[in-house]
Order: sequence, then C-alpha cells, then structure tokens
Amino acid sequence: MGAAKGERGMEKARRHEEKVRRRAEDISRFYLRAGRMPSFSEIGELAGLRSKNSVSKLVGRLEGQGVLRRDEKRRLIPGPAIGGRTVRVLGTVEAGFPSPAEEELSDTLCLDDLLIQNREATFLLKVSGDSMSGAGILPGDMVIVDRGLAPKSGDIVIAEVDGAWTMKFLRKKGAQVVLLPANPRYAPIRPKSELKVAGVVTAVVRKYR
Amino acid sequence: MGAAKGERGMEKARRHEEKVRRRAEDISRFYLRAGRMPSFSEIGELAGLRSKNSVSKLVGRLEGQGVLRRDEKRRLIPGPAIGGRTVRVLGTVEAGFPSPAEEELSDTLCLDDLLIQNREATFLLKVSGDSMSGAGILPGDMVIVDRGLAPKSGDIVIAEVDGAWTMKFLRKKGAQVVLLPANPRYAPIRPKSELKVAGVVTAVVRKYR
DNA sequence: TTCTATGGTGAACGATAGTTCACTGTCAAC
DNA sequence: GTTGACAGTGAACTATCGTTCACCATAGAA
Repeated sequence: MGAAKGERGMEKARRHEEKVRRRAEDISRFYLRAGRMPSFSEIGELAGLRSKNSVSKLVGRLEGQGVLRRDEKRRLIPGPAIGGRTVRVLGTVEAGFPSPAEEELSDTLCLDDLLIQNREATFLLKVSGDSMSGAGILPGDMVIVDRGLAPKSGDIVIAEVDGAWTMKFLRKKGAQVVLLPANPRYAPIRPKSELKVAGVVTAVVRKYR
Repeated sequence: MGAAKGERGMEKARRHEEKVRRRAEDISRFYLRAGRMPSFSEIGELAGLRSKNSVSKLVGRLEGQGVLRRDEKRRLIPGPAIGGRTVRVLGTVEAGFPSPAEEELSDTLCLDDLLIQNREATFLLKVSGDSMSGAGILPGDMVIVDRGLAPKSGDIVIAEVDGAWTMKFLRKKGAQVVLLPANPRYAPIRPKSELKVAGVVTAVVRKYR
C-alpha cells in the first residue's frame, strides 16, 4: 500500500484514529481515578484487547503521538495531555471561540502549576472587606498567598499592623513603608511600631458558579 | 516496654517520627516529579534503606497513617496528603495567619477541582478591555469558561453579538435579553438579530507574581 | 483475483516487583 | 546487667509485568 489512499481507506483510517483517541481517553480517565497508570493487562481490559501484544502496539502508537511517555526505567507515565489537570487555552475574549472547535492548535495549561510556585509556603485566604476592591479584589474572593517571597514595593501583601491583619498594597519610599488600600474610602496606613508582612499575594481567584 | 515512656524515649520517638515524615515527603516529591509512585527499591534509594523489607515496614507505617494507600490490586497509590496538588486553606484576611503555623487543623483543597467542573467543556480566555472592570474583571485576567452550562440571568457570559465577541452580564426579562457591561462607560447591548452564548464564566483568575 | 499492510490473538520468556523469613544491632526500660 | 521493641539487613521466593515470537483475519490496493 503506497502513500495515496482511496476514499474508503481514508474513511477507515479516520474511524480508527477515533478509536485510538477514545482509548487514550480511557487510559487518561483511569489515571485520574486510580492515581496511577494502568498496567498492560488493565489497558487491555479498558480497550477490549485480549492480547498484551495488542496493548503493546497500542502503547507504542500512543507513545509516538506523545500521549503516553516512559521514564528512564521504561515505565509508563502520563504524557502532557494525560493527567487531566489541564485546561485548553483559547485566545482573548474578543477573539472568542474558534468556530469549528479547533481545539488541537490551542495549547493547554495546568491551573495549579500556573498559580502556585512553592506549594509548601502557599496558603489560601478568603477575602472579607472591600478595601482592595479598586484593584479588582472583592469580598468573597480567594487570594493565594506565598509566605516565602520577599515583599517588594507594589506587591499586595498580607500584613499585621498594630495587632490586626490586613491586605494592602505595599509601597516603599526609601526607609518609609506605607500600606495603601485600593479604595478611596480607606486611608493609607503608616505603621507606627512594626510591620509584619506575613506573605505576598500572588494570585486572586473568584468563583461564580 | 509498656505504654509509659521515659523522657529520653519520648525524644527518640519524636526524632524518629520526624524521619518518617521526611521520607513521606520524599515519596510525595517523587510522585509529583515522576508522575507515578516509586517502586519499593526506589523508595529504598530515596530513604537510604538497602533492604526492601525495611521499605515494606516503612510503607506499612505510612499506610497506617493514611499517607500512602493501596488499591484493590495492592498497588501503591498516593494518599490524600500526597499527590500534592492541594493548598492549605486558612481563614479570612482579617483572621490572618494562625500564629504558631497551626497548619494541621486547616483543611486543604485542590485548585483544579475547585475551579473546574467539566474539564472537557472548559476553556481559558484572556480578558482584554475593561467593560467588566466594575465586576472585578480586569484586562489581563483569565476567565474560566464552561461551554456546557445553560446560561441563566445574572451569569457572566461569553457571547457573540452581531459578529463580535464580548463578555457581559446576561440579563433576561421575560423574552427580552440584554447584555450588561459592568462599566458605566459602556452601553448595554440589546442584540438585534441573534444572540449566541458560547459559554458561561465560572471563575476568574488573576496572577500578580 | 492476488498481494500486503495492519489490527489482533496466544503463548513463551526474562525481568522486576513486593512478600516473607531469619537474623543483627541498638537503645531505653526494668 | 538483662530484656524487649524496633529499625534495619540480606536472601529466598512467587506473582505479575512487559517484551517478543509466530500466527490469523480482514480489507483496501493492485
């Protein structure tokens, strides 16, 4: 069979491709549910293959597509597409959705990896009060706070001033340190005694539904 | 050796516990890096144990603590603490950080699971334009959009009106449908011909650092 | 029709994984 | 001292895993 394929051949190839894709999804789901990759026999069960050799061929193909990968010890590990905790990134709001649902050309990213650098030092706080509403941080939002970062001027920080905790912009002018709210109804804070910065806000998350 | 332990015994037990904890962390890191659980021999390398039996005992203990688990086939899978993609949740901004870093009593959640319901139908869009700045959605933010949800009045939606894509509040009054910006400098949109709602905004994410 | 690429079967085969057993060394309790 | 728990060693042993080989069946291309 040469390079050129007839019409019927194309149709068959397409259908087969679909089958492989579905099997890849099954494997992905398995990984997500079980927390580990399925063994070859388990993949066999998932895909309805009775021979481990068939599985071996399937895995080889999925490897070629980058769906599956192997580590140094040739053990199966999830490829970038699998492991599921990733979302497709489309363009901007203006661009809207690419009409024919051209997902493939869009890249994909993992929200966790995007939002969290050092997991050990990271915490979530729920926002109450509207002192930062001018910066788009509303009551009820969640802020992601990193205790490990060195606070710089311009950062939004969680700080303890005179016994109370607040979230404000940090502004440093020479040795002077000021905490600025993002709401004109609140006054800037010039800490008298000491200013304990507990962490830097690295991200904000708001959930609607 | 009965229940009561002497002072020196306590000290030793504490130190040993610390050791076990560190080993659990190593395993957790391995899982995160490699995408799979380490084998017993690999755990041995990680923990500095030369005998697989030692590893077996260690694993048994970690199982008891709920750090590790096994599935029906007795294969090692990550316990709830491992697998890492979870962040500790502390109280509110006002409450601030519990002073002595009392992490244990705070619960922990996974950002992905929080923000995404049906992964297949979910996309990320970058916001441009400030027509929703009144609702705390600023240019440069990322919105998480679910195509699968039925848009309800009050939702923020991504819609195509008269050929252009926008993000607005959806307001339904009877049969009438209006798209409301959250910025007084923009006018409400009453779609003439047709209104194609492509998805509902379920969350907003903004990254600072 | 014949040819051939390809998906699939089934069995035989190392290799490795995890279990189990007997044993050592150490340290706190007695 | 003696004793008892307990971390760790090392070596068998078995199950399972993934590879590999020969082979079948199908269906499009020639």
